[in-house]
Amino acid sequence: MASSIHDLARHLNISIGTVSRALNGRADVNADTRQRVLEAAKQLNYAPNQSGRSLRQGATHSIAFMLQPHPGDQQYGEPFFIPFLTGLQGRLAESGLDLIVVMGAPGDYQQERLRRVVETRRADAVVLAWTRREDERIDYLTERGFPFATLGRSRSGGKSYPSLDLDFEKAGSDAVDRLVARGHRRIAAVRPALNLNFGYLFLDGYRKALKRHGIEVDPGLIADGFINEGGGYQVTPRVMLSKDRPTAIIYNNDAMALGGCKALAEMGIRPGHDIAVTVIVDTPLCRYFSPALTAFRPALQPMGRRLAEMLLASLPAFAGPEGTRIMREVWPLELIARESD
Amino acid sequence: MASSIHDLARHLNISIGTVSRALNGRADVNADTRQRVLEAAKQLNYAPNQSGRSLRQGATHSIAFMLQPHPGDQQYGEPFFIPFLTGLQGRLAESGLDLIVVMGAPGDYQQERLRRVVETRRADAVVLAWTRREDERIDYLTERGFPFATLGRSRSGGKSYPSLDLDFEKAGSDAVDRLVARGHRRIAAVRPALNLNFGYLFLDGYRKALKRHGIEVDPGLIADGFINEGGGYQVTPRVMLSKDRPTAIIYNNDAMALGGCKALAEMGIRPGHDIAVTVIVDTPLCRYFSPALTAFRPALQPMGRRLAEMLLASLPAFAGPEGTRIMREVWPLELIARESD
DNA sequence: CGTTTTTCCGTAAACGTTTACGAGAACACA
DNA sequence: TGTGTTCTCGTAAACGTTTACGGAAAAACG
Repeated sequence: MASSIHDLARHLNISIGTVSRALNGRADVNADTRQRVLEAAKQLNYAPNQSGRSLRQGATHSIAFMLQPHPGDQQYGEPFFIPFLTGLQGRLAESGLDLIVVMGAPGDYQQERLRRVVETRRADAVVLAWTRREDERIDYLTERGFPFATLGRSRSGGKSYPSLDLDFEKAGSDAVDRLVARGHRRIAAVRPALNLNFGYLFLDGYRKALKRHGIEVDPGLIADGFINEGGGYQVTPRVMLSKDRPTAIIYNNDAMALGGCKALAEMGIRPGHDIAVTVIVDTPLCRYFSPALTAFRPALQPMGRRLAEMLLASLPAFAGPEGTRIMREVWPLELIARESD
Repeated sequence: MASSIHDLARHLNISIGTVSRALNGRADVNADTRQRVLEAAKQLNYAPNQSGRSLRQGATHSIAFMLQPHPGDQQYGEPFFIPFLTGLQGRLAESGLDLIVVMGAPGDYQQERLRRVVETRRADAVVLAWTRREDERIDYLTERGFPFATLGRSRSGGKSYPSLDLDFEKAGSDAVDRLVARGHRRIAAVRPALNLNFGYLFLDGYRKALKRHGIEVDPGLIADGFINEGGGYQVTPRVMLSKDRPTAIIYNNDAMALGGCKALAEMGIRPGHDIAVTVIVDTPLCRYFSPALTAFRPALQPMGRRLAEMLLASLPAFAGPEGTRIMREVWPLELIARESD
């Protein structure tokens, strides 16, 4: 059905080798011949079969991003990633690479799907997100020597891969600084219960800042919950019922903050009036919520671009100068002051 | 590096043909041999090279979904699609197919990327969304005989492909009915300016319902704008400054509604008090906005599952009974009454 | 025991590319 | 004219699978 390089060769009365060389811009082909080949290719709208290409070259020319909805709130999903993916894909396309997003079922852990992608060689490299503190996937990939990059840090795998993360520690610290400056001293922290790495970073920043201000860290004001609305809803009363009620809460996730605000509302506590609410990692929901939530915003699209660059630099086929191989960057979050604190 | 079927064969001292047959569950292989092969495969963690497989079989075992962020609001993206994709991927996985999401740059039209996917045979079929009234992509695919299914209807391509759509006409009509029942007679409609098909369906329903209620359709109350916040913001004053000001607005898109509400706020008009606002196609943003927006909600995840089934039925390799080949379904939208009307 | 059937497996071709190798022709140079 | 160089192209192997075909051995049957 679809035209192959043989059709093209037959049509032009030359060998498939020459056709291939002409198409791939190799030097040892006559200018006229190349011209004729290019025209014929356009005319028969020939495009090289990707499977054949990959098989021969041992490279798929595509990068996989593993995407997986959180369990729980089905309606919500991951608006967070779209701008990131846009940046990622933009940069990859410039180097002739396709981005394929591999969807997983919500909830089931990515390990199996990742193995499939890697072992069936569906992609030349993968990009991981939601890195955990100890991350099985990272161990697997490093052990297997498969190229990858991560959005987020991890303790796993040493420093052998490019990674780009947000400065959750500084955000946690800044959030506390701001609240203290506004007179708060009882400040709660709510973070996801999975051992997602950013939860730890956030809490570190939170703790250090409190200490810096001479405020004792009260374990009763720290809570972990499911990383979705339900989690925030469930866990918020726990910190609010602490014997000395907090006057501020920092949520380490937008969905948890929204669920938390629902719980607060049911307790008759109004964010922005009776309590200060700050959320780390802004999403459009924070902006539109009422009251609009003060939040820390990442530059997702540039981050996507940058991580693509870092990944490319780590791939032999695209590698730049030796020194630029492995990179790790931590990007700031920008405070967007709104109404909730 | 990665183990091939040859390694496996050598390791077991049998031929690669037998290994392949054992792995693929063919009948003509001894039970013991199969067992040994399976074990060895697990042990050497062998997985068939996807490129080799595809090349030989002429099938990639993967379905592509073309995803493309809208231009404009970078922070927003497409939370709409995630639940849909979850359903789609779930059903496809059950038939051993992978879902790959092919990202495009925001703004640039999908046609080129689609050609790439099709002509390089990266997928066995594609799923299209954001169908337009006349859709170049659909023409291309039908002409080329490439299997596909669409989320949304179109005038293009006849009835030769499976499609699943939401009943925007009924939603538009229901929205009007509800507003009329609540005493409104000056009802505006705002929809996207691109010739996205659902915009037409919505407007049809809107017009018919008005006529049914004996209300004249006022062109001054109908406006098209960019399908993002900016579009809603820009276009809302136009209908509000109509000589006989509307008392209700129906937005055909959530982002446009949010932008519209911003414009209304700047004019000192409060949704839910001074004007009724309804939006067609609910998203989480509608729920969290203040006032919470009355909206029509789709069952995205089941729709994803269903469209996968319809697509599978249209693929020769998976086809069920002859009669079930081509299907077209229109699903209802559920009214979620909130505070804005 | 001879014949037929069944079971199981090896051989080799094919899918569509890319690329190392070599060879003929044209050219340059002395 | 002889020799070396440069251009250009064809040949064929290789990538990792699947599968049609045939054949040897085993089983079934008379």
